[in-house]
Amino acid sequence: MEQKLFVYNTLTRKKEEFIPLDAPHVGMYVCGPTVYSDVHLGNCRTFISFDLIFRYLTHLGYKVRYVRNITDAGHLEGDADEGEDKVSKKARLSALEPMEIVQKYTVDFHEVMKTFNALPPSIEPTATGHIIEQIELVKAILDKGYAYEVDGSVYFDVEKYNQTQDYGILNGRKLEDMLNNTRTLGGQDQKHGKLDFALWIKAKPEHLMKWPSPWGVGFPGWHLECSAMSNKYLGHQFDIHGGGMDLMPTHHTNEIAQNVASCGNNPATYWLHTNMLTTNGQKMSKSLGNSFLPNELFNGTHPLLKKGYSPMVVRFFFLQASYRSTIDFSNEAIDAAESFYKRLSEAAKKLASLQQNALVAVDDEIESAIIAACEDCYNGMNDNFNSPKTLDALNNIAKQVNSFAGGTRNSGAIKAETFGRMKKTYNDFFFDVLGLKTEDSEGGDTDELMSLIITLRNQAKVNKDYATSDKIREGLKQIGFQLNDNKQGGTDWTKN
RNA sequence: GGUCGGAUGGCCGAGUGGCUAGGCAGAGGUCUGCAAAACCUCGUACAGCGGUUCGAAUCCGCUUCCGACCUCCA
Repeated sequence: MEQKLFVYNTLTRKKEEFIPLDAPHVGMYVCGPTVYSDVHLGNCRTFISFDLIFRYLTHLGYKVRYVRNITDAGHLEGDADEGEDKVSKKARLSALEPMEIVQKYTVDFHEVMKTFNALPPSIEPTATGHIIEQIELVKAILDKGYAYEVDGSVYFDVEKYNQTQDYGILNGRKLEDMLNNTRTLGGQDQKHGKLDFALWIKAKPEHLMKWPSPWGVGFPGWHLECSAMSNKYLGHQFDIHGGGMDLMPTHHTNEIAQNVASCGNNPATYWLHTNMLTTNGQKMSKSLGNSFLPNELFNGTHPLLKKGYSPMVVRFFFLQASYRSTIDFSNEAIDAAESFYKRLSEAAKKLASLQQNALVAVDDEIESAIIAACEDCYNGMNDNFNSPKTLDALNNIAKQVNSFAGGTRNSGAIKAETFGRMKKTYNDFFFDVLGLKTEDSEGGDTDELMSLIITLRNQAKVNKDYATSDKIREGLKQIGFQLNDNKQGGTDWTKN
């Protein structure tokens, strides 16, 4: 690859050059959602961040196998390993089959991701579809002596594991600190150690989702599925493992322990963690009741919102911060993102129809500004997927595009090659890498209707009947259509 | 309480031991019948207190405030 990409690796707490194990192939595993209720905006942010990463790696020419699981079983509600499966709890409450819940929220999740223009992963395996693989993994861990069975449940022996391995390799904590600071939870009686976690859990008779196993009827522990499915689809070693930052200390820590215990190595070279979306400085989460559903945001129906925002504006809002920073949600912040998004989006449209003027002597200043901006698009993303930097570079290109389109600068004063490069870079980054779309055509008859109205208004203008022309413009503005007269005597319109 | 991470101009948000990102909002100008958009110009910020340094917002220490994790969470 000609571009040198650097990524922040949680494992080493440093930015490192990205070197795949088997270029041009890249294996990337991302922990997906638990499909027991609607995905909220914070969940979406994580998947949009990894969509950006997937898109950029692909743009660089890597052949990425992107695996993102669907957790449809085994994910506990409430206290450690004692509670009820999240999916079956919801199913009982709604008097539905567990797979009905799973189906409903999986379909919903896919729809939401599509609205955000997030590409589907290469493989999207489910936990329930990989019970056999999970049982095999438990067997392997038992065989190696890092787990023990108690009355139909199997637990991972963390303290034994830590004798020869570093259990806190990812979260940077020492075992004794973790032991001393873990809160005392109920249901610990079966476990040998406070930090031990369940690999397989014996199902109570009323439990809905359960499978036979060598240890009796039960269901898998939550951390198990990711180890089993990443092994299956990406092998024992692959390049990137990602997820939300809140998964790092426990879920990913246990995942590494399972992999090391069963096959001897940490599964991924680079561990990437996305930061949280916050509201009023607090993590957006279902339990705190401060979460937004995507539709509430699009429609503006959430009480904290003044108005609705389109999915592309929301995506853009996320892109304005780097994936490792928290983003605090506020009306002001997203309004600013909306204006900036429109600016870059309008520039993309102008660029599509922009033709270069007849060549004249090259203006070195414009020429080098454009080349630098094109390089900066890459420099931003190469620096740990720093999308704000790339947006800055894109804005510098947009400035040139607007000057060319508005006639304040002569597009003939750059080399034809540079003009082409500018166009390609802008399109590559705006559409393919950042995954943005322009919100243009309304579809249907709107284009024709607008064209007719604009013709009538321009007749009024020619007749100097400004009362009429302004009335038309004002009226359209009221219903969300902004008319802009351009220098060539024509009129453009945008929908707000 | 323990561990970790933050604090940047009115708002959002990059970055970094010396060369003052960018966007939004605001001010002025060009253009326009008037607007809008666009273009040009302006605003000189890095929590506080010490220290290291020729030089720190950037490194070190302390203080204050905020958050995350330690329990299911993207």
